[in-house]
Amino acid sequence: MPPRPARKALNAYHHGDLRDALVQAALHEVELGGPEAVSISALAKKLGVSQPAPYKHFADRETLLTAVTAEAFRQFSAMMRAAIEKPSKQSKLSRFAQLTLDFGLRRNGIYRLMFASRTMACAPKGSELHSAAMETFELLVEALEAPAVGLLRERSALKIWASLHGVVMLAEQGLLTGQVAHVSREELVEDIVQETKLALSVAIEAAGKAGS
Amino acid sequence: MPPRPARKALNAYHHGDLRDALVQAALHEVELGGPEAVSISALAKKLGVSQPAPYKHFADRETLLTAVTAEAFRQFSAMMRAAIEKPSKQSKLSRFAQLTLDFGLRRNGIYRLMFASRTMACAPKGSELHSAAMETFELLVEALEAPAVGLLRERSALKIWASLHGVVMLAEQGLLTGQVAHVSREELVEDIVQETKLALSVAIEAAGKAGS
DNA sequence: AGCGCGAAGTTATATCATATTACATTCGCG
DNA sequence: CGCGAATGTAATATGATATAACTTCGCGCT
Repeated sequence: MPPRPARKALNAYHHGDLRDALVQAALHEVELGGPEAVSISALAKKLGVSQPAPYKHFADRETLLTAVTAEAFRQFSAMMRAAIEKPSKQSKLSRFAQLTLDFGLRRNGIYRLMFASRTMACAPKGSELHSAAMETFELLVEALEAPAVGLLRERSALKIWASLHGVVMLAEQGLLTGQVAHVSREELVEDIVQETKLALSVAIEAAGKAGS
Repeated sequence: MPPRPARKALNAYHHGDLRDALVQAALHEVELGGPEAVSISALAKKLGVSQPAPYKHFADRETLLTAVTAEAFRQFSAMMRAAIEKPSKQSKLSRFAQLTLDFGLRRNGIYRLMFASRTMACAPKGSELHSAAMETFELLVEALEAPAVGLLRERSALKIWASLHGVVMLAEQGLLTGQVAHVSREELVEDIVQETKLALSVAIEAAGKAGS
């Protein structure tokens, strides 16, 4: 999908690039209040167009959210890719995990749109959206820096992904608190990362022995 | 909160026990379509009362959902407690985890209401709802059957909880699939359980050595 | 026994969001 | 330059939440 030519505002009647403006404004709303916070009519009012104008660009609310989600994935992937490639003292995996945690908490509305929304849940398996999500998963697999190939590595990546996701979602729900003492989310994530790394190396060794 | 006396239907004018009927009907809707699927007016129609009647019992939609969530937690806790106490070949933890996974997928609407809804997110820390959630967490801690006390055990429980939650949520989003091959959710959960158990016993040993 | 208050309904209505239809304006291409 | 497609607008239908004002009925109190 090549980016549209971003026409300038032409006059009072035509907005100029309402479609893009809608996506950006919606993204902003999602950031503040999550996917539910997006209201077509509110966006129209904010952008100074009539209430039904957005429907010229998006068939319905859900279609708009789909576009917003795609944009969110672009931003997220770019950020993650940059973070992975930049050299650092930490392992790539640790950085990936911590950055995801940070993103998931700081920009929780966006995070939920990407990983816990009806929009994503309804995206069929070959869709642009689903592929975008799978690409970010591949980034995680890459960040694992594991010599193992195929199933073993993917399995570990899935475990980390699920755990990470769980930490973000539970934390946002205020449910990531025990009774005894405070456990920091960052520590928890780091713990999970290390545990999984260890388990993977053990599994690789075992597979090596069995294979030889 | 003692159970209401469950008055019988009295006549055509008064419903009899609209409050309870609303909670049950709403629970049913949540089961089918998640928290968003609950509509006050739809419930009223289904129960044969006027649209504003429910507002005599619940200030607003959110208050109704709160009551529904509380009921859901009661059912869930009872189920879990029974599952833990019943003797079995598997470890208590495994059973807890697998049963949670099963519940989370089969009755995903209810699961989301309990662990991933605005209703829960807004429940303040000392509220009935938050306490109910913490009680189920305590069941998990109990299921760990760990000799360790306090922080160490709780930490492990949190890790498992988060991971489990992540698996359920991702699976429901259709995002728990790698590219290489199919990894069953049950295996993934069992893996996480075993990993965390192992990590805990290692940590306990380390703590023991350091302490002596 | 019956009176009267409060709980639990009702109808009517305000507000707001999605979405569609029919109509108006303007861009840009031939 | 003129016509069609794209992009607006106004008007309206539908359906949800929520409130206000009124009605009905159970039940406790004298």
